[in-house]
Formats: sequence, structure tokens, C-alpha cells
Amino acid sequence: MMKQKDISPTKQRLIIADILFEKHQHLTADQVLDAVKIRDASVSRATVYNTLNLFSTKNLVRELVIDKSKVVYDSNVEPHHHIYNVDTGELTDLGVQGISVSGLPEMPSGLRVEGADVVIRVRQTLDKKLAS
Amino acid sequence: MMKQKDISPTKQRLIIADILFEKHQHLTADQVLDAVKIRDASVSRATVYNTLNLFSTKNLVRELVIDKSKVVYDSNVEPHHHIYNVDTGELTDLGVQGISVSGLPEMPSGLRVEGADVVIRVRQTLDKKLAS
DNA sequence: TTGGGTGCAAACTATTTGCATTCGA
DNA sequence: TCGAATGCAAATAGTTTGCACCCAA
Repeated sequence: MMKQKDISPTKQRLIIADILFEKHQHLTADQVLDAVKIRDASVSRATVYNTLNLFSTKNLVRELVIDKSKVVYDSNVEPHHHIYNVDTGELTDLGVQGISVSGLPEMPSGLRVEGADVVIRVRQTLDKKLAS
Repeated sequence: MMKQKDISPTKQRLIIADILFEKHQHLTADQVLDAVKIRDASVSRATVYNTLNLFSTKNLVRELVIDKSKVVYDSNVEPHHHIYNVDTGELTDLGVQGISVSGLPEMPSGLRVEGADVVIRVRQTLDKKLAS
């Protein structure tokens, strides 16, 4: 899987890929590092960051900036958007079909759309909150 | 203008407000700090951050996370989206009319949409790039 | 052997915090 | 006057970098 992307499949990269692509999920760099430890494998923090950056430039994962201080790596690179629950931190996928980015009026010429990140921030409604 | 928002209008806050609301623009914390210095006024870095956070929780400005390491404060709080030019760093506004966030299928009950940030990342097309 | 990959620690950047000082209603 | 706001410096968090070491082709 890395071969088509010109990534040499080292031991550490395979471990990280294994963790990431086990299922569709959103992981922070730290969570990846934890997952590595749980498998009592060993990958250094720097290598985790290097690898995540590498994977994301190669489009194996999508780097998602949720918040000023929250970056997650999404192992689902199919186009889709996200719903972020500000209160719980929960991040759920939202198919593209719900959102039409229609029109994009006269994009200045010479520009190519690289990607559109849509993060919809939701919050527990007040009554719900009081109930808990 | 701060009065309706329960913000006591101190000297520093007035300076910063003056800078921000001079026109619709996107400024980083550092740019605000620079602008303060240019007016040879004096506001500490911490106060700039405090004030920007305060203003943004009071909805006087909108905090926009463009990138893992780029946060700007938008003095236009009307609903609108953004086009971010990855190559030049240029950030331009995009009226809401272009984008319909329609459908938002069955938002889990008890949740309220707090906001939707749409950042469209664009990049110089290859031919354009080569031409320059 | 040789260059890419890794690990560690130090460096860096952006932001926040603690605390003593000052300001403003 | 008295609590809120400020300034400074130190602390923190997340990420990157420099460099010596190691491994696979």
C-alpha cells in the first residue's frame, strides 16, 4: 500500500500504518504514540510526527485541524466533512451529500481547489446540559 | 460598542479594538501586536492574547483556524467563509451564498449548531506557477 | 558502503499562567 | 478603595530539528 506512494515500508511506518488503517478513525499524534506503546512496539515521538506528516503529504491520511490546539489524522481520505462536539470532543463524520459547496463563484483564475474543510461545531443545548 | 458586551473599555482594549475594527480584515495576534507598536502605543503580548480571546468569546471578532499553526482574528463576524491560498498565504472572504450547508441530516437531538467553518484551500495551478 | 530512517534531546513557536503592580469605577 | 486589568517572565504544549547511530539494499 505504501509502495504505490513511494514510501519505503520500514518497521515503524508499518506499525503506524497498521494502527491508522485498522479502521476509519481520527487519531491525534499522541494517541498514535499511545497505541504504539500498547502493542509494546516502540516508535519514537519524532518518528510518529515524521510519519504522520509523510502520510498526510502522500494523501494516505487527511490532516484535520479541528481547533487551535487539536489536530487529528483521519484515516478516511474519501471526501467528507465533520461534526465536532465542542462539549464532548466527539468528532463524527458527515457525508458530502449533506453539504453542497455549490457555486464557488468565479474562482480567481490560475487557482485550483486543493480541498475544502468543513467543520461544523455543535454544542449541547442548554436544556440537555442542565439535565445531565 | 464594548458596553453592550459587558466589557470594561480599558485603554489597551480600546487600542486593540481600534486596530481590529478599522476595517474588515484578518489579523494574527502578532500582527495586532505590531500594529500597536506602530502607533507607538504599548500593550503587552499577554494582554493582546487576553483581549483577542475575550473579544472572540464575546463575538466581537471571529477566531479562524486556518492551519495547524495559523490562527487569525476576523473583524467581520457576519457569516461568511474563506478561501485560503496555500501558496501565498492570502485569505479572502467568500459570501455564504455560494455555499449551501443544506440538509445537515438528522443532527443528533440535543445538539445545537454553534458554527460552521468552511475554509477552502486553493493552490496556484502548475502552469501558473511555472509562468512566474 | 552508503544513504535513508530513527531516536533522543534540545530548540522553537505560539499561547497561557502566576504573581506583583497599577488602573479605573 | 478594591476588584479587575495589565505586564513581565516563566511555564507549558505541540511540533520540529540537529546529529549521531543503525540498518537494509
